[in-house]
Amino acid sequence: MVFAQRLPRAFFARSTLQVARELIGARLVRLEGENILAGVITEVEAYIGEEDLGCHARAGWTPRTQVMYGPPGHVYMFFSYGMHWMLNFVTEPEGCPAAVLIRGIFPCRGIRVIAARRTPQPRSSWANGPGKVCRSFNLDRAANGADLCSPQASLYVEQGIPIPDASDDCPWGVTNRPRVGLNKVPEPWKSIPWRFYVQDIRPHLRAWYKSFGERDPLF
DNA sequence: AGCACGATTAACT
DNA sequence: GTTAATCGTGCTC
Repeated sequence: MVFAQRLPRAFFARSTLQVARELIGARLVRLEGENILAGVITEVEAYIGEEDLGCHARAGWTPRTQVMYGPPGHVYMFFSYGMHWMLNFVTEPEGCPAAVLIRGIFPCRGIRVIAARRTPQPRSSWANGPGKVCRSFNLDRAANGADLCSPQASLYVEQGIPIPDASDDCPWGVTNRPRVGLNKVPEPWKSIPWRFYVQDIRPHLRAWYKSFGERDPLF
């Protein structure tokens, strides 16, 4: 049996790009009363500082962005398009407003609970979008400011397995591309490749589960 | 106090 | 490929 290691505050207190890249393959865990929900993080985006015109902190300190100015390892939630909540992890040392947006997860635990919250679709589509992540894990404004690194946290991240960069030899590795949905944001922010994702997590799943001493509930 | 718009999704054609 | 749904936020008046 292998013991999962919670990612400590020092993990989040680093360069946002490094944190974002290393979050791919980590396990997001949500304790919901009797339910334990978890999944592999498969897609993220980095938003870094007031100079990044794609980042909400471009507006400076406001009631909305205050969490990003606080200590790393906390949750920044925001509301988008009038209907979707977005989950972010605060990064960098306190005072530097930056965060990683969690854009995709492959559900691995609490499958039945998550499936019930989603329309009938393949499992790979349950949480393959930032709004879907929050629907699946039942996250909204109540999670804003939560501490991922507190011992009592009901939402936290565990170390998974390292996933290599994509290459000709490894098409299922991690790719970095421009962030999604920043159509009106000026360059270079619009095209800077701060989105990280794996096209398909399934080739990694066996090793991923093994690192936790677990098996996929559906296989 | 009012307004335009968005780090999106699902259900269409 | 197109579009409606829907409301918090930041900016302007």
